[in-house]
Amino acid sequence: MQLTKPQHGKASLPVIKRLPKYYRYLTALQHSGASKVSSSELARMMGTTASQVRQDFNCFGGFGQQGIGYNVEVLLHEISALLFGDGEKLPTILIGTGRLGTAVSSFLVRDVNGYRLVGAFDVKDEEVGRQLSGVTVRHIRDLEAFCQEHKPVMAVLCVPRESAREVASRLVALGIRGVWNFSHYDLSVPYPQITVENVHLGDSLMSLGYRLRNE
Amino acid sequence: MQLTKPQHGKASLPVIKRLPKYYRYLTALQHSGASKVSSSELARMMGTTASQVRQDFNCFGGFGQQGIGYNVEVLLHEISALLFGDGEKLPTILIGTGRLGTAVSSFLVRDVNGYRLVGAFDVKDEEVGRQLSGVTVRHIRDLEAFCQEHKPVMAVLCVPRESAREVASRLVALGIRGVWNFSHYDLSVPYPQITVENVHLGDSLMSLGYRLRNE
DNA sequence: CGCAATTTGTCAATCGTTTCACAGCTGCAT
DNA sequence: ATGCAGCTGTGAAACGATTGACAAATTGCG
Repeated sequence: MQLTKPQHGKASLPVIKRLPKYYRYLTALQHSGASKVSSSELARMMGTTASQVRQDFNCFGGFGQQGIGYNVEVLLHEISALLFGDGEKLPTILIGTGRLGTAVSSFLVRDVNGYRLVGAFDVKDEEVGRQLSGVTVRHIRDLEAFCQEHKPVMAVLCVPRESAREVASRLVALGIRGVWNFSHYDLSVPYPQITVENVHLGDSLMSLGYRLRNE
Repeated sequence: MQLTKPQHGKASLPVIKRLPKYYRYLTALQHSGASKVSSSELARMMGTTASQVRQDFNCFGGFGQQGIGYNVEVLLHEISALLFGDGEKLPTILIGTGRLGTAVSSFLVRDVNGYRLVGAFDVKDEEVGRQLSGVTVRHIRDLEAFCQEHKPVMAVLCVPRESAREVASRLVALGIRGVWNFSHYDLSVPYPQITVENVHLGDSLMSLGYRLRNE
C-alpha cells in the first residue's frame, strides 16, 4: 500500500493525461521568465479553456490565488511532484534493443525525469555486450537473475508482437509494476494487475490516415 | 466508388481511434481461420463491451447480420476501406532522420498499409545521401523543390522542438495535409488547418509515471 | 478608503460517450 | 413447424467530462 495518495480530489484519466502538457507549457513559461500566469492565459497558449485549467489544477488542491493567478514556480513544483514523486527515480529496464528500443531508451534517459535505466536485454547474441544509453545489453536469458538482484519497477517493451506475451508474463512474475509497451499487442487485456501505457504507433498512424482520407 | 458513405453516421474521434484496434483483432481472427464473429466475442477479446462494438460498427453502416454475427472477411474489408481508402497510398516524407526518425520510417514502410515513403530530409550534411527505408536522405534545403515536384500529402516530423515550428510552417505552405508529429511541440495549436496526430512520447511516459507512483 | 478590474474555486448546466434494454431476425433442434 | 437460443440494430438511460456562471479574494488606483 502506498502512503502517497492525494485524496484531495480524484484525478480522472483525462486529467492525468493532460498533466505532462501543463508541465511542458509551465517549463516554457519559467524559461521565458514569467513568474505568474492566469488560467485564461495558459488556456489560450495551450488551446483549451480557462475553466478546464482551473478544474484540472483543483483536482490536486488550490495552487492558485484568487485575484492573482498561479505562481509559475509553485505550480511547476507541484506538478513535478505529482509526475515525478519525491525525486526517487524508478529503476527501469529495456527489453528489445532494436532501432525503436534504442531510440526510446535515449529518450527516457535524456528527455524525461523520473526514470533510471538500469538494464537492457535482447534475444540476439550480437546485441549482447553493446553499450546503450549508459547500460550494457544483456541476453534475455539473464532477465530473471538480473531482476532478482536489481528489482526494477518499470519495463519498456520493444519486442515483436510474437514475443510480447511471453516476455510480459515473465516481467509480471518478476514483480514489474509498470510497462511502457511499444509492441503491437494489447497488454492491458491479459494483465490488469500491472499499469500499462500502450504506445501503438501503428494505430496512431492508421487513425491519422482515416482522418486524412475522410474529410 | 464507395459502398460505405462516411455520412451514414458521423464517427466521433473515440470511434476513429478504435478502428485500428478492430483492424488488428480482425486480422488475427482471419489468420486463425474464423469466418464469423459476434460482437460479444470480439468484445471479450478486446476488453470492451459488446454494446460498444455494435455501436461503433453501426456508425459506418450495418456490417452484421441479425441472428448471425459479423462476417470476418466482410468486416475486415470494410474497415480496411475506411482506414486505407481505395488502396491509393498516401505519398509521405520524413523530416529528421535521427534514431527516432529512422525507427519510425521503417515502421511506416513495413508495418502499416496506406502510406508510401517518397522522401527523407535532414539538416545534417553527414546524413545526406544515406539510404533509409528505400529512399535517399536529402538536405532539408531541398524540401521546397522536392515537394513541388512530388506533391507529398503527409509528413512525419521527427525534429527537435526548436525546429518544429519553422519546419511545420514550411510544410503547410507546401500543401502538406497531415502531419505525424513526434516533436515535443503541439502542432495542433498553431495549425488548425492541417490534420495532426501528435505522438508525445514524453507525455506518455510521464503519465505512466504518475499512475505508477499514485496508486 | 473604497471602487473597479481581475482572477480563483466551485457548483450547476451542458455536452458527448458508453451502457442498457429490447424489438426483430436467423438457424437449429425437436 | 415451431419454439428456443443467440445475434444485430437502435433508441433511451446513465455516466463522465467539459463548459458556464458566479461568489469570494486580491490588487491598484484615484
